[in-house]
Amino acid sequence: MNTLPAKTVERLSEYRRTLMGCLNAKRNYIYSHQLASLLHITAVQVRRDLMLIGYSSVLRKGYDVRELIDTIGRIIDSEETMNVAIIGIGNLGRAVAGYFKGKRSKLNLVASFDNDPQKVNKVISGVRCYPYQEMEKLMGELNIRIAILTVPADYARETAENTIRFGIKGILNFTTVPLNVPSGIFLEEYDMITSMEKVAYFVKENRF
Amino acid sequence: MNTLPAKTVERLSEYRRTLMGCLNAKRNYIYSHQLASLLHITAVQVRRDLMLIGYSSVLRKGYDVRELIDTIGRIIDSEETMNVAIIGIGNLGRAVAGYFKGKRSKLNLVASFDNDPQKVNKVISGVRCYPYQEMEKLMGELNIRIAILTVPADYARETAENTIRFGIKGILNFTTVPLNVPSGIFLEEYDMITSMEKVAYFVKENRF
DNA sequence: TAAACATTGTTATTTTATTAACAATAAAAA
DNA sequence: TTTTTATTGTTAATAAAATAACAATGTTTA
Ligand SMILES: NC(=O)c1ccc[n+]([C@@H]2O[C@H](COP(=O)([O-])OP(=O)(O)OC[C@H]3O[C@@H](n4cnc5c(N)ncnc54)[C@H](O)[C@@H]3O)[C@@H](O)[C@H]2O)c1
Ligand SMILES: NC(=O)c1ccc[n+]([C@@H]2O[C@H](COP(=O)([O-])OP(=O)(O)OC[C@H]3O[C@@H](n4cnc5c(N)ncnc54)[C@H](O)[C@@H]3O)[C@@H](O)[C@H]2O)c1
Repeated sequence: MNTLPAKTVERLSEYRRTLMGCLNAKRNYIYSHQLASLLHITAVQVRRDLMLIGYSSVLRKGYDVRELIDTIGRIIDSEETMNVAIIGIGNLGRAVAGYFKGKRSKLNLVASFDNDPQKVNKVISGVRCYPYQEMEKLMGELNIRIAILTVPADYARETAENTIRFGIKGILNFTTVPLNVPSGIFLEEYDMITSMEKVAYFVKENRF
Repeated sequence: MNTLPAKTVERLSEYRRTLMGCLNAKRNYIYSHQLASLLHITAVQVRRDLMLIGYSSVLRKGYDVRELIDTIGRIIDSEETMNVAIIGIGNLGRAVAGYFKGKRSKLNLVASFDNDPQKVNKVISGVRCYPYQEMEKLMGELNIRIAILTVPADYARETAENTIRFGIKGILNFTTVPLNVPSGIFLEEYDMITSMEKVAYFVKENRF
């Protein structure tokens, strides 16, 4: 299949998250407009996204929740589990680790790396923290493909470059520093302040 | 002026962040292509955004960094400071507070609210934590307009509804739960897992 | 059974966002 | 001084995303 639009991928992730909630609540079928309204989007959007991944409902009964979860998984998850590491297990790193650990079967948070002697070789937020110096060795051994970057801003560039040198293929960058990555490496950046300023702007304008 | 496109607002925030970095590095002028390359976007994008806010450069010398920072501020910041509170000062709340506190002059983190007796009436990550029960009173007294929601998922709906009842106009929701807000309230949601799954998908596809 | 209905998958249309094109302009070079 | 050059602001073109429209199809109900 062709690569899906980034927005569709994001929504598929959200659909799955929501659908898992439905399963928990013992709901086994769901109509497009119901799923849509849980996520505050339109039913057309849902149907169009599902069309793109070729999923068909049981007519007039809605989508089979469990089946749809599986289908989305087959599309957006990798075949074998993809291993993830957190670089810099400080305040944000710990929050992220705690939230993330064990949430997805195909996305496995296997390590954190830090240079604080107080932290290394301890289990923090459910994840073993390794010395930063061992990153090269362990990235290979543990087959880590994705890095979550939560080091202080001053070290962002340097640590990112290292993760790439050691074989990482994707980076989720939470530091303030915009990174430069070579082609072939997928980079996603998120800065909370941008979100806050966006909220503040639209609150001020009160027109949206 | 007309409301700016959301994407432009996001980029203006990023421009400003980057420009402040330039100022720190004693750089006083910057060309559109230089700013663009710091953020990995195109120069046209930069120029178009600045056109929308009506900012003009000193020709052939580039944009005056300080002046541009001020102009962006006049557009995206509110006149008087806008007060912000964090609801639920746990792992994520603390990380956010520490990062955010004092970063923007017009966006002021003035309180956190929590129902853990161990936390209330202490200063945590630079912010005073108040008992959740006093939210109603204090939201008015402190004139809080924006809430950052970092409570456990199970309490997301309830606490969000309360903040709205008590006068909040914008919510930045970090919980897994998609919220339903009445019109007139601006809602921004962010879930790390969606970002992670997006990274994983494009790493898997290796085509982007 | 036949008519009305609810829901879907998909194509067509509209809207939004990005990129390209280019004339205008002043600085630098000839 | 004149020409070349670099850079801008803006309009025009393209691309991406969202929405609308609608035929198809079984379900319900009259
Ligand atoms: N994007 C966001 O929304 C957001 C929110 C909060 C914080 N942040 C950013 O995330 C980063 C981390 O914030 P924090 O509050 O967790 O900071 P922190 O100081 O609590 O944590 C940083 C961690 O990195 C470790 N570290 C320092 N240098 C290192 C190195 N060279 N190699 C490996 N580990 C190293 C430290 O020992 C510490 O454990 C900062 O850049 C901050 O600006 C971003
Ligand atoms: N969006 C993301 O990227 C992301 C990342 C990590 C965590 N999270 C989410 O953020 C939330 C907080 O995560 P965390 O790791 O900080 O959890 P946490 O348990 O460390 O913190 C939650 C805090 O909320 C307080 N609280 C509980 N009930 C409350 C109530 N009714 N009113 C006020 N305060 C209350 C608790 O006392 C605690 O201090 C969770 O919903 C988690 O899923 C989101």
